[in-house]
Amino acid sequence: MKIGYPCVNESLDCTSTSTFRLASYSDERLELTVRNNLRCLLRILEFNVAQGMLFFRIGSGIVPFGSHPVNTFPWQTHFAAEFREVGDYIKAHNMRVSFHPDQFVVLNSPDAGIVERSIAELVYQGSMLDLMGLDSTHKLQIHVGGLYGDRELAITRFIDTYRRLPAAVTARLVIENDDRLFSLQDCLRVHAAVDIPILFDNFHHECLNHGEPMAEALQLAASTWHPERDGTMMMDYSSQAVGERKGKHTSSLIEELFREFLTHLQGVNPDIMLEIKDKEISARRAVAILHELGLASPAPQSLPI
DNA sequence: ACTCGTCAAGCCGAA
DNA sequence: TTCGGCTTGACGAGT
Repeated sequence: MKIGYPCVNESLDCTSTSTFRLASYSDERLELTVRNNLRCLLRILEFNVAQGMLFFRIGSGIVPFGSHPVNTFPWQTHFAAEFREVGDYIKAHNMRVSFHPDQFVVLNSPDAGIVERSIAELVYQGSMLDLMGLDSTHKLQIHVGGLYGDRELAITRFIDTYRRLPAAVTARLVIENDDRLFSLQDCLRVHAAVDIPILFDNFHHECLNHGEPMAEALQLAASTWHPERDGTMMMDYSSQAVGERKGKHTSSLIEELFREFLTHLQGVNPDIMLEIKDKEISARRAVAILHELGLASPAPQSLPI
């Protein structure tokens, strides 16, 4: 099992998702920003390896306006060596990475323009994994999308659109159960139609479910991943922030709840993304717990600092 | 130098 | 009808 956290490292003095306003776009500025973002990404990965955190969600903003028509800079070829360097580092240290395209990627929208832009964004993010030389075990994670007042139609539209996606996207695309609209059961129906893996979110499942116990839900989600093609199951982990709005992530890892969650794995072997506000601080604590329980993968080269 | 409204993109649902 | 929230800040105009 690998532990990770999303997008932002709060310990380092750099960011891998630096961007700028569309109005101030220039090729020069794009070139500079991408260069700095990739350099920082490598630093974050090095930090993570030193702490035993081998899973990381790369922010969508590595290449600002990566799928926007304003950006005609040939960043794929211009930064081929830098992307390759990052990918080589990931492979050399047995790391796993993912992307989570933001809420504007809606494959089941009835608006053809939204679908078109969504696909372009998925192609952009998938192409970064290609440039890194990473295989289809590194994933692009999205939600099913909107309801539009008709769940059946919404699911059907997702399936129809999925079947039209380029192979470079479908090889890596996974769907995540969400906390309000599309449950694990809904995702399983999409999976049954097109064989897409389900990225399980324990907290969302607590917010929206059909009574499946956690252990059963984990088994169901795990069964949608083909080890050869997809690698081991990915999941997002969080818990409710005490005293806050329902669905709000906790600000730091609550160890008792995390340990309790681990008892439901029962043979399931997920890589776990901690969606917790304090990022690498909690991730480090989770790594220590896995080491203590003998669940960390691979065996630590050195104990966490 | 610092603040703070706003930033490419969508959707739901509470207020 | 507006607005907060969502995986996540930080750009940059105005002072």
